Amino acid sequence: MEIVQMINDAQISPTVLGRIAEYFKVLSEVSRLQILCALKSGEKNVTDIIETTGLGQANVSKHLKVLSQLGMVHREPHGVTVYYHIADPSIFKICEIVCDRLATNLADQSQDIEALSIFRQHQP
Amino acid sequence: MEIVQMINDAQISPTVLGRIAEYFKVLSEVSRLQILCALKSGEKNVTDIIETTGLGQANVSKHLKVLSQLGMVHREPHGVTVYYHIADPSIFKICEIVCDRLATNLADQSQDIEALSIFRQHQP
DNA sequence: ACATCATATTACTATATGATAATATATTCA
DNA sequence: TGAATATATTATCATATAGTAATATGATGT
Repeated sequence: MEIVQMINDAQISPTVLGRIAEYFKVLSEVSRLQILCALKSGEKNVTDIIETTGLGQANVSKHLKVLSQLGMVHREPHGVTVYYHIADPSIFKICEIVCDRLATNLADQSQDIEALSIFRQHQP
Repeated sequence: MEIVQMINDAQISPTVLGRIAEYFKVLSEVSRLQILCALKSGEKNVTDIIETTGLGQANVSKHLKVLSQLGMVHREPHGVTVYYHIADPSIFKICEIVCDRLATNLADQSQDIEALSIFRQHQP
């Protein structure tokens, strides 16, 4: 291995990499991405999220807890119903970059690429 | 649910969301992030990656296969040794965004934030 | 051809977690 | 207070996968 590389290969602490990995892990489940997409157009309560995504109630509740704990969505109870909204819009910037990349890779499957453009409609 | 929201809630096909989730899943393991970091300074062979990361040989080999199949790294055999390099530099742009976000969230733990800045050194 | 070295694959175990049903909690209203 | 509704939690099962040891493949040099 070249010396220049060894100097550049300053180790990042496993703690920090763990945080980054944790962040990506939250985004690595279809159900959670569905929930985030459902919230993209604005605040929704749990029932609306269940309806929009078609996921089970307990499942949605559990995923919302994960998203909430990681600071991706914000929880706001109003009486008996609980409203959630996106707390971290940078999520969509990240998805946009990924989609650009995937669009390049998947240049064959044209209808899928069309669908990817949804992430390019930015939050207000 | 408001009508405006329902119109905006155009469903993305599970196939597409699956692709995005798959991409994030690959980035959601500390070991794979370690490998990507090791390759950030330039091309390396498997032995170098093992040495830099401290991971086991079989483990590195398996992770490299995953990274390779998703198009994140590029495989280049030279005789008996195999060199890998980052094929998708947008990975680091994504990590940069995540780190910015984490730095904001983790404003307390100052030494960890310092370490996060490594992702801000762009590829040439 | 054989020994050696680099990488890949296989088999296996342990762990994590997604989905779901059942139950609990908490608010609202009659 | 009690019924109805919204959300959260718990227990359970099934599946996926990270790590590792052992083995296989494949190239190089003698």
